Amino acid sequence: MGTLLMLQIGKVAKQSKVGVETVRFYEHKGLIDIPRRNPSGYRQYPESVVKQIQFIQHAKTLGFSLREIGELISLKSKPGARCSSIKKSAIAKIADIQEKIDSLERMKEALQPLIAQCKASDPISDCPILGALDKHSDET
Amino acid sequence: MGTLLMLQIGKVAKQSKVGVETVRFYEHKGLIDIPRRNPSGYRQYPESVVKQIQFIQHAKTLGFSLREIGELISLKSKPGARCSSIKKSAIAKIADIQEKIDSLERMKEALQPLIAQCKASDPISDCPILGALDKHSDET
DNA sequence: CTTGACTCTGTAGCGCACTATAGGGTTTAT
DNA sequence: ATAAACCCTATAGTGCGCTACAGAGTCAAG
Repeated sequence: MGTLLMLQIGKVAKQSKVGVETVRFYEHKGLIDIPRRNPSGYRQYPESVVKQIQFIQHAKTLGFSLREIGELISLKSKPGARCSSIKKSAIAKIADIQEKIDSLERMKEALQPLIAQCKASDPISDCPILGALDKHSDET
Repeated sequence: MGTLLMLQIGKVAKQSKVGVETVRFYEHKGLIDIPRRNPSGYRQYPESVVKQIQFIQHAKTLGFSLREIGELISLKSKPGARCSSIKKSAIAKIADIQEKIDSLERMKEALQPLIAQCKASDPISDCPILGALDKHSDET
């Protein structure tokens, strides 16, 4: 255990594939452990911080915000915690994602028939897309 | 034609269901006509501005950003323009929307099996959701 | 003549997730 | 000794679409 290998922020950034500012930013946001400093004030990271940053990146690809990732992390390290709290977040996140999908689908469905109606060579005054935008589009 | 009825910004805001600051904000962004001013500097709007604001709101519900709405408006008033330019924007917007939907679907698909695997009463150290976040999730 | 409701300008703040800049200090190689 | 490559802090800027001031002027009613 206890490797003494300490990384400077540049190496951490490179290994985690993020910028150095991002590492400092995550520290500021409380998403990674606060590192020790060497005598001249340089951050000295254990290798484990790379995994912490990758955790953040993975969670982001699943749609979690940094705020939510912070919550996941604190749940993670709460002693004796059960999965239920994490599961709850995940279920809420799915609902969240679904809501966004639904909203985007509605936009798509509204736009598609207008495109179908629109003949490219028509003068713009007859454009069904602009027409729909000008009128109340209370009907689907 | 030419009604002399002029509206102050408060009336315009109320009729358009937006805040007065939003009206000024849209003016600043070049999305509505710049109104005349009365001798004391108050904005005097023709009724048509309400339709302009509603155009903006409708375009927003279809997913267009204010920047894009600005483009639609300038296309709209370009003399002799054809529908093709508008149609092009609309098609690009659909592609845009579809991309967002796909990305959200991928998130959902990644999250769902993890939730299914997760037993709420398990200790958090065995949580498949956190496990997936810790590992490289290069597989689907 | 004062009160209240309206209007004006200009600037700053919000939340998000960084990104960049200014103005320094440190370490390593030559 | 000096230059390159790294590190530090603190602050400001990005884009989005507003929203909220501060501090002032205007207008109609009572």
